[in-house]
Amino acid sequence: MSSNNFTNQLLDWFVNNGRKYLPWQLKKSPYSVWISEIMLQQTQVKTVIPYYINFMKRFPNIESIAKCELDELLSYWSGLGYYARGRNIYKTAKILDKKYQSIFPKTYDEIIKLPGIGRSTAGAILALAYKKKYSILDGNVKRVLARYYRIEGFLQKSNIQEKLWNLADLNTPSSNVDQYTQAIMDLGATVCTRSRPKCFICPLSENCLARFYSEQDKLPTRKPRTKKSIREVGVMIIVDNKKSVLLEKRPNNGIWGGLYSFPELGDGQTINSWLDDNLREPVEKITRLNPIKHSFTHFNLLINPTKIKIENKPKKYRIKPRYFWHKLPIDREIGLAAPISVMINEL
DNA sequence: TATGCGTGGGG
DNA sequence: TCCCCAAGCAT
Repeated sequence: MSSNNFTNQLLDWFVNNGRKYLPWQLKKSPYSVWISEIMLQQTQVKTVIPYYINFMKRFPNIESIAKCELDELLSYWSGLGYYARGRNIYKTAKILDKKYQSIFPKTYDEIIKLPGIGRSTAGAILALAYKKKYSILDGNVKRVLARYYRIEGFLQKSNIQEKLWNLADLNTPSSNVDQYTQAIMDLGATVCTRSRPKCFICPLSENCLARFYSEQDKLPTRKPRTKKSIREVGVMIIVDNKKSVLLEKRPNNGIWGGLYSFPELGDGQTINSWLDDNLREPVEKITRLNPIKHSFTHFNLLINPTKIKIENKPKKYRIKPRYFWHKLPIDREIGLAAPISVMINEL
């Protein structure tokens, strides 16, 4: 038998139940697989679809990214989150343009070196775009394997990871690897879901150990999370009489890296001291706005905005280089974090 | 190797 | 309202 039961049952199931008409499956190329795989990291299909369509309209190929400004690329990523992915796409496009004549490389060793591409994404590109026998191990696959083989222990532990990679390799076939790869992701996304899995329609249920022991809800084992901390930050929404707003470009590392936000008050800094240090313009009106709650994976953020109206904005050389004036409304020019985008639209 | 990095939706 | 987390990677 060239491939096992698990693999054949999944391939059979895929014929009638797999997803074959997602936007990135229609005109499949290494480029479309690359972009979609990056967008899909830690992000659900439903969320990605509109971003993918808009992105591909503006950036149909590697060259179009290599020629654009990072700010514009990040504007197409605004709201999608994990912005390092967008910055890494930009870096990778530059590398591909320079070293590979804008042709996506075909070997694992070359692909794995590209920024933002790890083992699983490299495997997905090789399997889906080139039909080469490489495995993936994303959240869906981990869940399916952990249940089928009843793997206990936290997924993030290295010995569990190794075990799962070995099982992934074991089941990945050399023929129809593209269909198999899509099939196991589809099964995880639509049948072997985190809560209330649909075991009654699952093609693998017969030999699934989690089902046998009724442990679907316990597997994969979740790590207890520590309570989220709350951070608080004061921001200033400074607008002049011609509807320009002052924005701060955030450094590339850290939260919202490379995006634009409102100027923040430092620790212990007051609005007046900030204005003295940075603006030195007469202020027309100061209004305290309602605080905004924003929740991240690791902490909750409380944004305390203050709106400051001024008559005329100072000349560019008089403000620090990280500050920029932007005409309102802002439409697809720069990257904005989700809550900042909401606040700007309300101005 | 443990943690930082977003956001929106489900329960 | 709150907690969980969804097609991971980089450091």
